[in-house]
Amino acid sequence: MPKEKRLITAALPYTNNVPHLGNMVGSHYPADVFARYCRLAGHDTVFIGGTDEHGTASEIAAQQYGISPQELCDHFYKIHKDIYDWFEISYDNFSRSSKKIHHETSNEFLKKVYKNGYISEKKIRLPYCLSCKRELADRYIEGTCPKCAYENARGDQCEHCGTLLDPEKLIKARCKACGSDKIEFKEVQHLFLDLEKLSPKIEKWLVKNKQLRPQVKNLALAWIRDGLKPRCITRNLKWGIKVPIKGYEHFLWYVWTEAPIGYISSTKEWNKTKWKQYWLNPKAKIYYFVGKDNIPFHTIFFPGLLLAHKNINLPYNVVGLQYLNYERGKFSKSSNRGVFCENLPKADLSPEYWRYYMAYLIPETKDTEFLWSDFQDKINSELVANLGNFINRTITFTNKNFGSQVPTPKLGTKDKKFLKEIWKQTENIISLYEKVELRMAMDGIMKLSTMGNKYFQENEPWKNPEHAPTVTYICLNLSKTLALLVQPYLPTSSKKILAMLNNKETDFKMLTKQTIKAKQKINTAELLFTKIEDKKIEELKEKTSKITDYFKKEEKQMIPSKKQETEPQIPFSEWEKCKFKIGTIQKVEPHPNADRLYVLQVDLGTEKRQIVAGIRQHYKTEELLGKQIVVFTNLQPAVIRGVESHGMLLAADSEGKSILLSPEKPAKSGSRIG
RNA sequence: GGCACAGUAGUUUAAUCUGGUGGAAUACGAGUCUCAUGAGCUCGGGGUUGUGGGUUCAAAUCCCACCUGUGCCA
Repeated sequence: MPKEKRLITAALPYTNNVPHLGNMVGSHYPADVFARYCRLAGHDTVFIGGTDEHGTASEIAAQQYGISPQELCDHFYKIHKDIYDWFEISYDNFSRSSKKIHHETSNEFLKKVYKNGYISEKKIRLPYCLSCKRELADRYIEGTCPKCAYENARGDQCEHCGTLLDPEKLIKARCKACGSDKIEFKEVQHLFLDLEKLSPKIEKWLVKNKQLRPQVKNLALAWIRDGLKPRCITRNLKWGIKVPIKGYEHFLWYVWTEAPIGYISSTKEWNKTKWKQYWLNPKAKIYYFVGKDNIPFHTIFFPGLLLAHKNINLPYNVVGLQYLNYERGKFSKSSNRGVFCENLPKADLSPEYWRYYMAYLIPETKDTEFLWSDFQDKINSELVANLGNFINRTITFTNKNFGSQVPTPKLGTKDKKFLKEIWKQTENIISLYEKVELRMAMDGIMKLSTMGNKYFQENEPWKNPEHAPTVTYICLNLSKTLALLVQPYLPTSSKKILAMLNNKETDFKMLTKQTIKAKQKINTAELLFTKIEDKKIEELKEKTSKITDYFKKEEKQMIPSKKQETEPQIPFSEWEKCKFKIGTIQKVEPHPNADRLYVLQVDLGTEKRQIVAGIRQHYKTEELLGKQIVVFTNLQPAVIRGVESHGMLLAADSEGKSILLSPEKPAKSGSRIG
């Protein structure tokens, strides 16, 4: 295979969160496996990453906790970097978008795009918080939903009734950051990337690109088909990169405009001159490993920018990965559901085990499932019992029967045939690596290990002293082949195997050569992996499901009094006014205009009430009929999507599900609660 | 609300583009070996491919509708 220049990138994580296993398996880890493979296969490889730090989310979080955005990002950068190092993600450079080099690169890049005529001006109306003195993104303005009267509707969408909103239509709009209702809508002139003009070029590239998986390509083409519109690329914020274009100096680049340019800046930071060999040489191949939420940005928006710039390589492949679920649900920081990487080093289990299991969890075709029981099974009955066992039995056998000296083989027909089978399987694995089918490649490696176990078993070297030297010799060489092949996944174990074999190879060229030579000394066998007991699983679960709430800690330390302001307390006299009663559900009907709502008829003893409730996703009609519930009876009546609601039923919001409050024993309808 | 993706043995998954006997791993059952970490090897049972229609000699695969889950909507 000819040597190629390959640049590999993993999605740039945003620095307002601690990564969990889903983030690892959805970009950094597969990118790392592929990068390690490319290096071993002799390609001229660079693996690039970094943090994406600018934008409203960082700015507002920092403001709330009374620190500067820079301090906030410094804090999270370190956490991210430490985690990737612990997992042995072999980044050649892991940069930050807040660095000078990125600011310079981005401006240089975007100025060229401007010069090329792909950036236009347009006036838009935007909400502006007079108290924070900044424009508010749709997500950072809240108010009462004009459709369902939900009080905490976001500017872009009401979470309660699902309606898409225009921030100007919100009733009693307020700034999410400071809570102020001093909001003004202003007409402001902004810069727009002319995606409409770029659309045919993007489409041409998409259609021509043969590497993209169908899922990725379909999604991107659907966007093109729906028609691309100019996209606003400037923001009136403080934390980010200043726009160097005349008349717009008071603006920053929208974070999504400059963030992907971070791939280029990080490469530049890695090497001031060599970066050009990857970004400007059209023969170089650039791979992007990104989660499904990032696919449109890497297949539409970023390629659009690159096309507008004209001189820089387009993606060779965008490896779009789906999501990892946790025990049949989503990862959830607030409900302690998930494997959060922050505490993994403390949990005292080598990253090799995690890397092994992750190899099966890479969500290449669909969302995959993290299950603790599955984790334990895969480690114990595959990694330990198959691969670990083959290496161990081979080396132990050599230690005991040949005094740790590689015996001299006499290859018979069957042995030669077996060597051919190994070669065939090896080729197979390499072609899977090339296609970035990383789960299948791992599967192929395990099959090769099974072939080794089978060969050892069938030839019974412990019974046949004549054939034993040949079998041992072949198995030792197969151990080396396996060590090299598995190295992208299990770098540390691979090196351990090679050390036991007294071999220092680092190149796939030697994969199938019998480089473990007769009469050479090898070292004593050492266990590579041990089984994971139930107790250990419990311990891991406990340690990795929790996460330090940095924000909370900082909040307490820096601004102890603010909490009370954000959660206002009400006097007893107000509480006293609220009336709650036991009600019995007599009739359940779906809401005519809303998928998530029911219209309930509830018996309150002395009267019957119609109540609209947003629990259709969580309860079936038959589950509700006859059920006793708690009703807040003197809430102001409201018309919710055209249906009147007199009161509210009480439900707990638990892990994203609504759970109705119900009396512990049957109670008379209308019973007062207090 | 629109668009896109997904739903397959107990479990985790492959095959879907290009229709042609639905593979694997694990778990389970039986047998066998003893070099190896109660590991290995052999054999076996286990599937109305989310639901309902359509096209076809033939559908997991193509088309339509619905249900469920997920992502995106600048």
